[in-house]
Amino acid sequence: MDFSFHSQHFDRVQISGPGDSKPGHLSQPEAPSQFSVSDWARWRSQLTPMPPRQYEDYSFPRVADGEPYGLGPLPQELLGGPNGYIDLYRSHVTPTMAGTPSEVLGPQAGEGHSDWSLLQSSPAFKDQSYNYHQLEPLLPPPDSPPSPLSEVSSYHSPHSLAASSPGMTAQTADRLSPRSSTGDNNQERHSHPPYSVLIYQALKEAPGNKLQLQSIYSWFEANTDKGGDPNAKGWQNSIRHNLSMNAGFEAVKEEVGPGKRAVNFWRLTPEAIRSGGIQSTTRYRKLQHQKKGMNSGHRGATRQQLEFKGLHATKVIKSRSANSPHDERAEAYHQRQKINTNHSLGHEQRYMEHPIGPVVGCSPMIPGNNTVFIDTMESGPAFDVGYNHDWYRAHDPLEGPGRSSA
DNA sequence: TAGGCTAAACACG
DNA sequence: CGTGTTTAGCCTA
Repeated sequence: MDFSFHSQHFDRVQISGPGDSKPGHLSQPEAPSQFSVSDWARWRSQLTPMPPRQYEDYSFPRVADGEPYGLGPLPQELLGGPNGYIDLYRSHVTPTMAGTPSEVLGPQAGEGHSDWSLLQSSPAFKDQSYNYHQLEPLLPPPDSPPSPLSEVSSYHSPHSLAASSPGMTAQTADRLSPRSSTGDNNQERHSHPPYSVLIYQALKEAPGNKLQLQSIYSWFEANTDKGGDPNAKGWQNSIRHNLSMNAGFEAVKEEVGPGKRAVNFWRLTPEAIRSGGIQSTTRYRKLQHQKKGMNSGHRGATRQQLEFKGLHATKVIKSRSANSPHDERAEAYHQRQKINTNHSLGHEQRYMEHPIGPVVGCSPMIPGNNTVFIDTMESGPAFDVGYNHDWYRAHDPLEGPGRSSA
């Protein structure tokens, strides 16, 4: 399996690699103390292209000057030692990051978002029991958290934070609230960060930068105005949608115990971590456009396609987990980041799926074909973390043919 | 037009 | 049923 091949321990190399920037670099341009919608937009637009390579010797390019949510690179401490995520477990990094400088995880210091520290102590990390059963002590209350929900009430909602935190403006608070299906005045509507960012934040705060879906839900319930109405499931659907479609997130399968069955986690891709941000989730549309042109152009096909939509998806997963370690999702992600690189490509049949075609300027994301459940347990962390690394270094994303086929 | 959100169909375990 | 994938429609900036 190329797995092994790809598993050059990404974490080792990159995450904790020597060249990595140190936490101390967080001195980037300060973000505006207040985030305005436009800032957000700017931030977003700046997320893009940044060749991974540069990240290495470049002190982290801040996602944007106005990086509001502290989406900056994670501190080395959090990433762990050579073993990356694994070490993380051992280092008992709790979600609350006991003692973790908020500047690191949260918004950069000085940005006035000190409130994030509060957010970080989300009770949503029930996975902990899973992943970190080995570490313990400092671990957050293992599933114990009496349902995050219960605490939510007393939890600091973005708004309450705003109220109690000088640094956080109401607007900022709103941003943390993905528009509640209900009350969405204009303000709220456009000021909250997109789901992808919230998810990013949730994962970023989580030990190992990974969480189970349920925990992500919990995080949202605790840190956003979601979950208010138990009946509303739309936001969960949205979360899943974002997880699946955004290249900054990847699914990993982890065996929590000898005989136990693997648990799926969603975590930030190394790239997302390094780049300190996530890309737009909607990028996949671009592909669609392209697809339209290059493909059989029938976009409207619904039912028929659906049929194979599912099949395809599953298939991909399987094949992926089987032979295509690293997803194209990541691939696409990289594309975004390094849009102009030469695609050396050369290997891979696995990538033969993306249409990507012209990565024209934008990020032709490959819709789908992303998720690979990496088995962190078996192949070892190095594995999953690693292949991505090699992968994107080895070849450039662009190449992929894309799943246009269909 | 791009990005974001939501709904929904579908597959799989 | 929960989860993950994908498509599509609508909305906002």
